[in-house]
Amino acid sequence: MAARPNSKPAPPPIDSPDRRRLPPLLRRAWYGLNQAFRRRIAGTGATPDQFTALRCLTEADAQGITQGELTKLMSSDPNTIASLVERMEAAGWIERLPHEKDRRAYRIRVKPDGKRLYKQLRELALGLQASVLTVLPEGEREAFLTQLAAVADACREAAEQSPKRGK
Amino acid sequence: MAARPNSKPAPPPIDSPDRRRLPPLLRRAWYGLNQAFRRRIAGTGATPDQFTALRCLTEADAQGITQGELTKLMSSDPNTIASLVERMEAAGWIERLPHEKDRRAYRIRVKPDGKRLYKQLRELALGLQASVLTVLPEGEREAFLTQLAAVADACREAAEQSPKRGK
DNA sequence: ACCAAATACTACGGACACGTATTATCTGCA
DNA sequence: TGCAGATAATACGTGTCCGTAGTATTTGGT
Repeated sequence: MAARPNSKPAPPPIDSPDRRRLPPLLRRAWYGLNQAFRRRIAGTGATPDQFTALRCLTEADAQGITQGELTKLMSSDPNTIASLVERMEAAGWIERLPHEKDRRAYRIRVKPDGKRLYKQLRELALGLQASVLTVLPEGEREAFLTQLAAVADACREAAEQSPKRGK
Repeated sequence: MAARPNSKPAPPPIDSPDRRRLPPLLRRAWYGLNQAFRRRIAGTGATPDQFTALRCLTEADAQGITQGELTKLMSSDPNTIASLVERMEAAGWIERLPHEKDRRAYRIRVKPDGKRLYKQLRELALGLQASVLTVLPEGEREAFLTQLAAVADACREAAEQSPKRGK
């Protein structure tokens, strides 16, 4: 608020602290959403990522997908998925069956307990998403989500352009 | 539902519900951005969160802020900040001085090495942010960031409405 | 049929998110 | 003044992110 009232251009504050910057906003939004959801589902024993995995598995082919496919669906990493799946298998929510075509891979299936859990979590997730999105006027939501999708793709692309092993 | 074989780099199927849901989009955007930045700064020895901390510290009062204040600025958690600060202090980028009014707290200051590092990281961060934002038409960027800020606030608010200890 | 390259997963390790619990200190209020 | 409650950090544990490296298996080119 200390703007010089008369003089004209405070030099384009491309990154001045009071300007809206993408990375801090994304950080705030993602961690806030995640935390809100984690707290709401704490009673179920599941974590937000475990819900995400259940959602991906449920919406995918009922035959069961591989860990690699789940990795892509979750925008995640093979290592992360390996331990996530291990815990979920131990909890009895999913099972890993040998893949009939590729002996390196598994087919991950959601077990009945996992399906019940998913239904329960999904209600909470939908409620949270709805309550968050109401801060945008109805008419702006679609456009906002479309823009966010474009930004998300650009972020992923930027990540892939700087691979870990110098390309 | 086999993909139509004519299409090109088949944009993720428009009918896929994922294009419209907030949580997966935020996840994709945040992790993608973070990963891209982590890879670009890997040579400096710093991590994205360490850059965020340096930015917050640099833009704040030069007297040095406390860990609690940094926690709020980073939308983070006291535990996380404690270990983050510990590593950064060990790296020689910051120092913790006793607080003159509150003997429980520290004042965190950025040391010269940290300032040099920050300048270097900031260039990379600005470049990345700019390249990501160019996927939105110039005229839409401000509105998008404003909406994202509203969503971020709503997410934080939702988190605070479900505190860990049942309120 | 053969072998190099790619792929699916695992093992290990550093860093971060965050919940619970504990210690030291500060604050408000009777 | 005295003390309950709030607050700044810390200690510890689980879950996740992701980089490097290694094993088993599949694939593609010859």
